[in-house]
Amino acid sequence: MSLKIYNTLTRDKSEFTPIEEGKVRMYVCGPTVYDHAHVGHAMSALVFDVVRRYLEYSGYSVKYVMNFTDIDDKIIDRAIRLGVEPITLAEQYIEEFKDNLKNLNILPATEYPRATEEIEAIIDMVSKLVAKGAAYEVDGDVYFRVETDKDYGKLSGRKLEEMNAGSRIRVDARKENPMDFAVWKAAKPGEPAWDSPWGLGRPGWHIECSAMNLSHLGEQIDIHGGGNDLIFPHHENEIAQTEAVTGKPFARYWMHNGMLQLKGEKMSKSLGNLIPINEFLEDHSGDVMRLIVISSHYRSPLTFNSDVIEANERALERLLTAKRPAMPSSEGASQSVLDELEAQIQTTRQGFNEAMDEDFNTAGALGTIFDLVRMINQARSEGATDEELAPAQETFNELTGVLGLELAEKEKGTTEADAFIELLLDLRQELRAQKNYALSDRIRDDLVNLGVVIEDTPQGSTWHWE
RNA sequence: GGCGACGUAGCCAAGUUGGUAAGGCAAGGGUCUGCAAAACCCCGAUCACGGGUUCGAGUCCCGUCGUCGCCUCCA
Repeated sequence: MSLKIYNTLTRDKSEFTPIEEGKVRMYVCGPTVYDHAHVGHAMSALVFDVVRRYLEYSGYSVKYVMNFTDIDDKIIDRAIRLGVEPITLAEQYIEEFKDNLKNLNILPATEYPRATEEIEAIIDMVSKLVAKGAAYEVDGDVYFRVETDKDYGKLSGRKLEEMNAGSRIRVDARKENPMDFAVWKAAKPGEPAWDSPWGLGRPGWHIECSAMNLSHLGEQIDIHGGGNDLIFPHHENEIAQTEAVTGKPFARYWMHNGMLQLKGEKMSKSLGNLIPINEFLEDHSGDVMRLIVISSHYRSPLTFNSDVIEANERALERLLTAKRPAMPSSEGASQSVLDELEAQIQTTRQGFNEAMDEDFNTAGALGTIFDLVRMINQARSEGATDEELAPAQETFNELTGVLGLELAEKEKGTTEADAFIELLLDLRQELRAQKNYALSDRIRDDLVNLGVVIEDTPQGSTWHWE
């Protein structure tokens, strides 16, 4: 078995082999922090969190870098409007985003570099580009000279000539070629600026990622990820810059997630259809968001609407049932049931790995986990004991863990309320025996309102937190 | 206009190198229950449309229609 990854650069799925055996260097483009992050950002972060988790599960040691663009036009504009320092504004959204990641159970990156903390590396890189003739300075701006890159357009599948024709770009007469892009921008009065060989200025957007990759991961990396809206021009330009400086192929695998779709359209600022992560998490758990994401393939557009949210809310409940203990006074399931359970464990493990190895087919992997859930529940209803359920439940916990699902049920035995709940259950049992259903139902209903769900079985009643 | 992706049951969605369609949600029937809830069992598609290649195609090729993304900041 071996992992295969779809590579945007080669447009095919191929076996994953890292540069250095057992190690993976991975870089994912983080957000530009000028506003609250929305669920589209969450999707991307979740997709690559699962990639990272599966790589680690497969035995790789992963160095995972996610950047923050904390200086750009939009941040400056907004800061001016709010009357605060751009850096302060950026800082605030960075903290909020990290908080979002935590609430989504996304593993922290190994490093979170920021553009403003990499100025030296950026200037160094721009200098090298200029020295090599791959970039040129005009009035304090520095532009990348796309015509020096014979391969320019290889990631997005465009050709320079085609881009020039029909171009909707405002042509800046100072540029040698309309497609030349800024790697360094001269500062306008009042803007944050750093001293450089070309005067006061700040980095262009694309160069930061190139520089951070270079300084944090090296000249060549294994996986570069991001949303597919970044393919052009951002990633195309990253490749051009980095390869112009190093003379070596940059990233081995370019991975791009599809866009989250809201009412058939991409969620984006310009459409004004944003749902901030904060807002989503007010009403739903992080697991629900994650389940929505892993229910379909990461490269496909993600259908996101209230029906989907509701369906996944229910699917999550179903997953949780697998963790429930045996029925009261279970005496053990038949050998044939136990054999089937054992067989399902193996089938699920194999199916899970095969699906994930096939370019992170999380939906397929999830399907086989649901098969295990059904078998666990079946065994339980056939009288399996906790000991008999344990191996299957451990497998369940392990695999859902690889997908990053928390499935945190409020544990019994952890609150002081437990004893009182048991007491009420005993009381209710007596009332039922006396056929005093009015009162016994009232206990049940009132407990439900407190978040305690009662389940009656032929062998007695059990309860769990909602 | 250029580049790319997609169109599978009511909804979401998987489908490796082509051999007769995972899973989830919803709906319906049943078991259990005093009732309920949960769980368990049963139940649904020939894969946008039209051609072609093949012994055989959702899965490859061509065309049509439709949806979406990128080409400008964007996960």
